[in-house]
Amino acid sequence: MEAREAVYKGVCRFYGAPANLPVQVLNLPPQELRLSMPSLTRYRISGDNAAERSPEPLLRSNALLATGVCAFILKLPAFRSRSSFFFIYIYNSAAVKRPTLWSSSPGDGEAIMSLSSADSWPEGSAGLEDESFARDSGATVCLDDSLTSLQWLQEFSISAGGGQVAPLSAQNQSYVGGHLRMAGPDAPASPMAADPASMGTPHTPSKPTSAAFCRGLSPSALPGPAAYGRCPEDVDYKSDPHVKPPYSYATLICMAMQASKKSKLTLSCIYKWIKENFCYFRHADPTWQNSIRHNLSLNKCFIKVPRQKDEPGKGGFWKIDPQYADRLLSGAYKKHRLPPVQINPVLQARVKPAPLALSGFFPAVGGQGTLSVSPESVQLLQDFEQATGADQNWDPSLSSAASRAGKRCSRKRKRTQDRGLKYFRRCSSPLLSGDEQEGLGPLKGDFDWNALLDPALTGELSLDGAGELSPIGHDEDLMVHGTRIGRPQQWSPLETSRDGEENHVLSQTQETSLDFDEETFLATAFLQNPWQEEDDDKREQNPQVDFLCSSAVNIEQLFDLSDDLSNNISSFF
DNA sequence: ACTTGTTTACTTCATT
DNA sequence: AATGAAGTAAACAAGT
Repeated sequence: MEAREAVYKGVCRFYGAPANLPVQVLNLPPQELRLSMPSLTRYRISGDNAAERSPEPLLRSNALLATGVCAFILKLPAFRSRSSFFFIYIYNSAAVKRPTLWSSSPGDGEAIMSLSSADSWPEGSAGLEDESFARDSGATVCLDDSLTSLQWLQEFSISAGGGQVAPLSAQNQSYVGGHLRMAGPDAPASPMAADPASMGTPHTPSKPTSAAFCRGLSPSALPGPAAYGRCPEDVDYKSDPHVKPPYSYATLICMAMQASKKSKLTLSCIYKWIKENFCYFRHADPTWQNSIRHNLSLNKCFIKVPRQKDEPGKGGFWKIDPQYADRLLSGAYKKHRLPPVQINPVLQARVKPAPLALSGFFPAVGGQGTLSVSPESVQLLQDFEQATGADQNWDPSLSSAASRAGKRCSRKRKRTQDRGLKYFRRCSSPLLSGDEQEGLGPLKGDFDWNALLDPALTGELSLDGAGELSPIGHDEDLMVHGTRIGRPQQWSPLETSRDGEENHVLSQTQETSLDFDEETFLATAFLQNPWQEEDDDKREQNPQVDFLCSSAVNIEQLFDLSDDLSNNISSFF
């Protein structure tokens, strides 16, 4: 089955639309996509989460979207009380990715989206100046604005010449000076292949010694986007075993969780992700794992999710507590210190300071071989770092001061007390079941971090405070290469036969509670290709998770997940 | 035996 | 100097 059909069916299923609606598909060849819309206010570039979305449209007129990326447009016809609407999917030859653009406003009835080849667009036209977009004609990609967009953007590798789109595994990415580098055709296919320590240059980093790498700037003096990641000497953390990444353990954990796309991660998966993405930890003394565990236990931002009794495997799962995401977003925490960077003393002299530790994670705009990340994304992770550290001593009995003062207290006794406190805290998480969270207020309406922290767990979806759903789509016409494509006869119909059971995900009234962005995200979440989390033996026990990591979209599996999403949403309401 | 999780103690460094 | 954040080390318990 063609991927586009799978996408369409998945979308139909999600929206409760009959799958036999005459779908209209327009295939777009590999090309640069440039969007030109009279009204841009209703268009957004979607991140994988609401928090990544700017209140202002990130898309500028004539913005250059990508180079050599295939795309197709699906038009979902009107059904029931819905207007028709469009989805635009960007994809490569192997897998369909989530939509990156959509139209969502009735006020944009006149909106016309035109997609045209790069040849017809002069260099430096409007949009290129926008930090959300950058053109890159080499083997690397500068795309998009959102942190989480990296999850799907990293799947693309654009060749320099012919606009070929080659699948790029997540392993072809690496943090370069903290930048996510999109590897070119010659890049090693595996992180181990890029690992000097595994290529005959054995090196075991010394026990980390503190060395300032990114110090000297006040956190409040955050540079603008253009200043991020301007490390003169890029450090590829994925392949460089010498330099300890300039991220706190909490940040590393967060990154692993965020990258995984899973609602929760096991400890071993966190280890795995860190080792795969930061060479330093592949060779470092394993005591860092102790620190990870220490951080998970101590840091209030992380919640332990016990394994089900019938669930095989060792240990529980970990997730980020949205309560703290909420707090951090409200600006309750202030960061006092930048995470230090550990560096092998031998190489210390070679590595020059970066402006900020965080700047490593948020690359420079338009830099060669880096991805562009918006200031909003920068702020998000900064906020996270603030929150993960600033509140460790929430409970006075757990504060370091109290700890120091109480050194002579009985260890056993303290442990018992603290466990009780921790248990109470975790039970009061809004993530937990109704019984467990009794007495807790609802999440705030504008709490978008849920989507970021837990994109697959729809039960944690935020709702628009206003409860307003932007009517999606409408019947605006699309213009491609100057040709109006909105009329049915210009679309190639897809056979869509399967819709045996009613599977309405949301009733109409329920739908109105969901922001369209959330809705679209949910409808397309299954299209993503998240980082592989489960161990091999675990996958054998749960084969349905495999498709998430494979490049091919299996329609049956897709529907299964769609069902899961539906159930989650239904239970949420 | 090993992994996972919790806790305490301590050190280092930055900020106030 | 005091304080706090972050990291390191280690003891210990529980589970697989």
